[in-house]
Amino acid sequence: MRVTELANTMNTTPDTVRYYTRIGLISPMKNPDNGYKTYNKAVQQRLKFILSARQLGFAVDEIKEILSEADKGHTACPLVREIVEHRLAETEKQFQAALLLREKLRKAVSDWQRKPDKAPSGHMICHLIEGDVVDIIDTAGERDE
Amino acid sequence: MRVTELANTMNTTPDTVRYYTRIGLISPMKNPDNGYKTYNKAVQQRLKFILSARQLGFAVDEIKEILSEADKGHTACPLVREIVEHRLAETEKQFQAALLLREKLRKAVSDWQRKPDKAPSGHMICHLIEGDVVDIIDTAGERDE
DNA sequence: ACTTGACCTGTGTCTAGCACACAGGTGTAA
DNA sequence: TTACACCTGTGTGCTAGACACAGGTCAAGT
Repeated sequence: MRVTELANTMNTTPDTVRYYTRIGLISPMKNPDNGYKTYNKAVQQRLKFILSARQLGFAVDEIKEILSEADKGHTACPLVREIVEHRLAETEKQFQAALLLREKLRKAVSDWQRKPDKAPSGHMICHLIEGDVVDIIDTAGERDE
Repeated sequence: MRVTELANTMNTTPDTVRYYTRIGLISPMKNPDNGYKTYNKAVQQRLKFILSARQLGFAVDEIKEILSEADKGHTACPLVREIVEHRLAETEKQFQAALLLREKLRKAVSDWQRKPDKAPSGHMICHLIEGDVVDIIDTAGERDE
């Protein structure tokens, strides 16, 4: 099995497979005839794991750690549990950040609705932003630091 | 005013100021004595705009466009309105993605609560993920493509 | 055997938005 | 003058692949 075939089978891209190969997450053999990389069943299983973990938002480095642990014969489950908790916390942060930003943007849109456009005036580039973006930013829930 | 002082005044980091300088968003003069970059009031105003726009989630490239427009003497407001609408749509996507991922992770945590850890078994790296992550991923709302 | 042409390959480079490392310069006090 | 803290610009690193590209492969056609 070569990159493209593997990628199609696993519903990903050849570039992704090549990338994981490049950083050593999966290790195909080399066909001595043409130098092409050959992926076997075991590698396919490994790739499946990697893709599933990515779906859960795991970082590639985290996956690398998990695989390294498993390769030593240790159970990787505690590590996986730890990471998933951490991911959940991170995702919660992103979620809140997106929520806050959405508020800011909505407020900007509605505040600017009735304001005219102006040419840049030497000390102002766009009065929409410089006029009261501070208000928008400060009013929209704020959670800096 | 030199980088660090400007950065402190504007509540950002010297590295950020240097970065914006490097990519040409702001253009300080060069002190011929020591080669240090010198930032004046106009640059400071410009940086303020940039930072405000970044707060609203504008990409640096978008900001570059806006500034380029303003530098030509044109009003940048229509462009700003357009970008803010686009940003809002993007943020909405991220918001939904974070929401979905949060669901997946929560489901994983609760499903795994009563499952034991296992050693890797040759064809399985971590049964928590390979066991039924597909279920988790497929059940959690799904919105691919 | 040869050629065409479609497809496939590995490698190198690019992306965003800074953060960090580093060698050397500056400036103030002693 | 020396010491030393702090500051400077430049170069590189980071994620997770996407994209470009020169060249290789392989089946069909001649």
